[in-house]
Amino acid sequence: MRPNNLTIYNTLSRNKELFVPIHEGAVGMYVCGPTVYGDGHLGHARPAITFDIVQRYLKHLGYKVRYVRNITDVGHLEHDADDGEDKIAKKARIEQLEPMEVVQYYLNRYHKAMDALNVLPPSIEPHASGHIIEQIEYIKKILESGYAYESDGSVYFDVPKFNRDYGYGRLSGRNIDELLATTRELDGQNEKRNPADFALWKKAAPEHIMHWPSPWSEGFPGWHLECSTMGEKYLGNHFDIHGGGMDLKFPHHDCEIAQSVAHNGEPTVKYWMHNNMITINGKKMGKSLGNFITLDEFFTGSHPLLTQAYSPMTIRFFILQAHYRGTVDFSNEALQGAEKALHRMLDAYRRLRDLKPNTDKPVHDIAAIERQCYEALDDDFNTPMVIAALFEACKIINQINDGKADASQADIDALKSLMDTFMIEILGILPDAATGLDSGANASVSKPFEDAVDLLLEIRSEAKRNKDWTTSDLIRNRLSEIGFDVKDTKDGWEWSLKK
RNA sequence: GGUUCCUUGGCCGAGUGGUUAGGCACCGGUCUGCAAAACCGUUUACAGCAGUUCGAUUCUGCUAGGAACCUCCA
Repeated sequence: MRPNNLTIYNTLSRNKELFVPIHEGAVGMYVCGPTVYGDGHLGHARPAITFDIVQRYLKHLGYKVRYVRNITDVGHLEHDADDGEDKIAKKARIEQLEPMEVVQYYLNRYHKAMDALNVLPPSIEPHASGHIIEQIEYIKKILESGYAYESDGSVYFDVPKFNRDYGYGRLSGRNIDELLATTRELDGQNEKRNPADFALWKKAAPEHIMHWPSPWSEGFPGWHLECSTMGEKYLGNHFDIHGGGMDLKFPHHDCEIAQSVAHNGEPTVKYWMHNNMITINGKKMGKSLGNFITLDEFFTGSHPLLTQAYSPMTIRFFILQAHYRGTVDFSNEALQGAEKALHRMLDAYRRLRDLKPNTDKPVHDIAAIERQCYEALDDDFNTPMVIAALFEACKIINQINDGKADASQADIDALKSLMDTFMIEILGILPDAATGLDSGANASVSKPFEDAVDLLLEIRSEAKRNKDWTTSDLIRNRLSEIGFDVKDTKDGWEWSLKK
């Protein structure tokens, strides 16, 4: 195991903190997953990839990681927590499907997109609807501790009381004292004592199609509750990392903190991590604004705003080229830049395979590049700096390949190890996947076909030796039409499938 | 209105109180039958104003512009 120098920016303290796991050698991480009522868009790829890097790096460092990412399939209301409609139920009603049919359909598609992006699956992917009993028990305990109250079959969290005792809104830096003081006039038939109170359990309206029995009513759990409940169930009442998008800080994560403190008497999470948003024309890409582009649309290029298709690896590379806490603005220009950059790196990686040493003594300081990579990752997962460092390695690879730099076997081995570790294992950039547009699956060519292409190019070389440019160009042009990129090298050729 | 944050060269995007980020694009060169790739080199920066400092893109304040959250959102 490497010496631990990893620092993580903790939203709670607004500082980078040295990462010290609660249990030596093991890390518990919970990340808010998608509400599965529509296709995943570019914004959904951000947290998935961000915490994929976290998971991969922690594992690389030698930690045993339990990564829980939930599926929200109930309780997520639209517009307003009081009278909104459940998102899943609404979709089910519109499409005349069982709610769980909607969930399964979009979940399958989500998983497929994640596979294409080479996002490793979490250790556990719990569904909110599969943990109703646990959520009911959780509510009972909060009621016992006095931080919740029942009102006409629903149960609400008592925010003013909690705020007095523990402080509410610390994560988002919100001072709700004023809010609580200035908004109390709205009485009438509102079930809530205070507008800031949030639902733990909601009594289902008669037309509501998703509901479960509980001590209070036939109903369903509140959105914030599932994460507290499932996080605690699978990771214990103290765990290391809780992640999610910045837009979830308030109210979702502040509510989670309130719930777990009311439930256990102390906070559950040690490090809160939040990824920033992806913007489009400077505005957040999101469902409510309707300005999103789905991942499938990126992969196929089927969206009016896209001038071409972008492979899943291009999307992954694009996201990793920015730090996770900064916004990333989508544009075709930026994506095309990322695509070119990715291919530059993958071309170098491919050349690495056939590099030959010409000296016995090491000439390149690859260890220095490796150090840069570790320092970058240790500095709150600075993937853009890792990529920059890897491009230094690519430059060396190309120089050796061109015969413009010497290299020993030790140099070449170090380069291989560097690229395998950081590009493939930690950044999750797959060399083969970038060539195929259809999916992230292995798009390489089988050996007999490879040999056949090589044979053609051997004939072309012969033609070139005879200065038979007609034949030479014919072969190259035809191969190009079929879908191969052919490049001449110093003493041979290299080819690849066209993007 | 409240809370938090951002503004880097043609584009994307790191980072730092004084030293080259990186990628894309552009230009010049090398290589090459041609093409592509690769390599070498050059050019374009830190929103504006004021302050702290020997020195600020980096710290402080103000101004302008923009964003996120405060309702569901990754």
